[in-house]
Amino acid sequence: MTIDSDSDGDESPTHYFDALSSERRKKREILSEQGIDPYPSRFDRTATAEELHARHGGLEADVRTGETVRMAGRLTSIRGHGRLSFATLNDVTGSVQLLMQEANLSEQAGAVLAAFDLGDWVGAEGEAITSRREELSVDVKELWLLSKALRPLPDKWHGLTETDTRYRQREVDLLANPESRRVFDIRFRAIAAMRRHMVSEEFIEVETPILQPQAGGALARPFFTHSNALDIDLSLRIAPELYLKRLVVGGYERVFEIARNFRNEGVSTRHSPEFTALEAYRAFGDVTEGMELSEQLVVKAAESAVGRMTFAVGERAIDLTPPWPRRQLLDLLEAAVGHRLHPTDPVEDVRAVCRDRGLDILPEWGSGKLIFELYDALLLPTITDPLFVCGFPVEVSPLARHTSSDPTMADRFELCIDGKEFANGYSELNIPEEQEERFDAMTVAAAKGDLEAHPADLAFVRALEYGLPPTSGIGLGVDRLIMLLAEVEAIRDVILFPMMRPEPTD
RNA sequence: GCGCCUCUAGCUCAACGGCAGAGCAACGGACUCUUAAUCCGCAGGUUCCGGGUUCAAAUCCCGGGGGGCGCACCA
Repeated sequence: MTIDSDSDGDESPTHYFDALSSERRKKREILSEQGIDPYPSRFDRTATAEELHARHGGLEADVRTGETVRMAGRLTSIRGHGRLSFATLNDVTGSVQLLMQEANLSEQAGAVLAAFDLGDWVGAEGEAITSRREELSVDVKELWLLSKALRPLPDKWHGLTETDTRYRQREVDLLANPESRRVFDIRFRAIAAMRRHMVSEEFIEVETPILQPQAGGALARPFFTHSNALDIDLSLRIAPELYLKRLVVGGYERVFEIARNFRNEGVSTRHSPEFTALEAYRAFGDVTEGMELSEQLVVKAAESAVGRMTFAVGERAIDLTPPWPRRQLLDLLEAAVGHRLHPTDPVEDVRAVCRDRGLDILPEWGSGKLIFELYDALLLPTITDPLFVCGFPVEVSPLARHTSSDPTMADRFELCIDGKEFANGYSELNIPEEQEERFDAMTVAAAKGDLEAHPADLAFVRALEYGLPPTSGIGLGVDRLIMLLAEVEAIRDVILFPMMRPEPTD
């Protein structure tokens, strides 16, 4: 019987059959014939690479520690010298060298060594020693195959570079490219740090629906799906905002969610249809607390994930050292266009400014929306270091409290870093009638064809009627923060499995 | 959605109208201190897919697909 005849993979679209894979199957078969299970059920290790280096780092050459260790990991390099072989074993904490002298190996270890391929998961037992080149190594006596890699690893020097494959087969990217591991380690540390900070500030982490009868909390086009049980169409959430505020109504004074949001919009290096936001709501605070919390979160994430405050993305240098300046949007815009604009200005006047700047505008937009567009086009791209832009038109802020002295402006900020919006926050609108009026205005816009108009959410208005305390709310773009901390330019580099077209089936 | 670029061995890349190649990985062999090990040997291809031009196409042209970048929308 040939080794490959028991494989059903020949015609599978994801299986390529070639000599490489065949050789690996053959080696697996040879071990089985020798009574060695190529897929043992478990392995008990006594040390990770990190622990071993912590215990025995910095020794001179040719030292024997007397400590026997059992280690496990993936084999990423083999350097054979006849009856002596070196190998590199990688585990989640790092790597350690295996030193395998034929004379020291058990019979089983010899058989396992003979059947090794790069990429195999192996277990090794032996004394921790240093080699003649001072490298901490395990002088192996016993070896186990823990799982066979039937497919060869990508080029050991160049790694996997094709971006398409890196995203589609992230597992291969992660095992082959240390840089990819570095980026995601930053992600996990940064998120953990932000979660710790939220908990230390006595926020409660909650989970709110992703499947919603009506997606709200942001101005965006949703994805749609269908419930067979209820026979209703549902939207995937575009923001958790409305549900989180309902929890504040319910008495949870500080809540947050690290929420996956879904927006059926363009894909670019800065936009993913599926992205992660941290949203937080704190009772009794206003927009000021939101700015403070945003600043603390970003700083904690940077400290904990990378331990510094300066970053270089492409040609741009960014300094996160707090405190960050706060500027009024209308002041910044006045400096940029030469005269003061306001949402109460005649719409023709603001349109003229937009046209002078070459902006594409829609006829149904009011002065407030046009002012926001000017900010987006003229101000945002020029901002590199963190800046809080404060005070946005109510027209583009349907869920924010209006400024006490000006009903057309909202107590809202955007945190801008590196030409992008990183966070958005405001004093929450908690007056039910006003919220209902804002929704009505949005309904009119939707009727005119605005696909991103915020739909009226009467369950939310009803919640407000039970009383939402004064509340400070923020939303922070987690993926963009990770891009900055990891100094990468593509959002898909910080998302483990970014949305992709299905693999071609040929 | 529009424009530009790209797709060749498992991986990284050459060849750019004239025999499809190298390095790594694999396979066979030598080697007890390597770490991109070294050395000798051997093997590996639907050049993304389909059509066209040509004596001859990986190469030029047309169409399709995947990916990247830029623009536009959004966070």
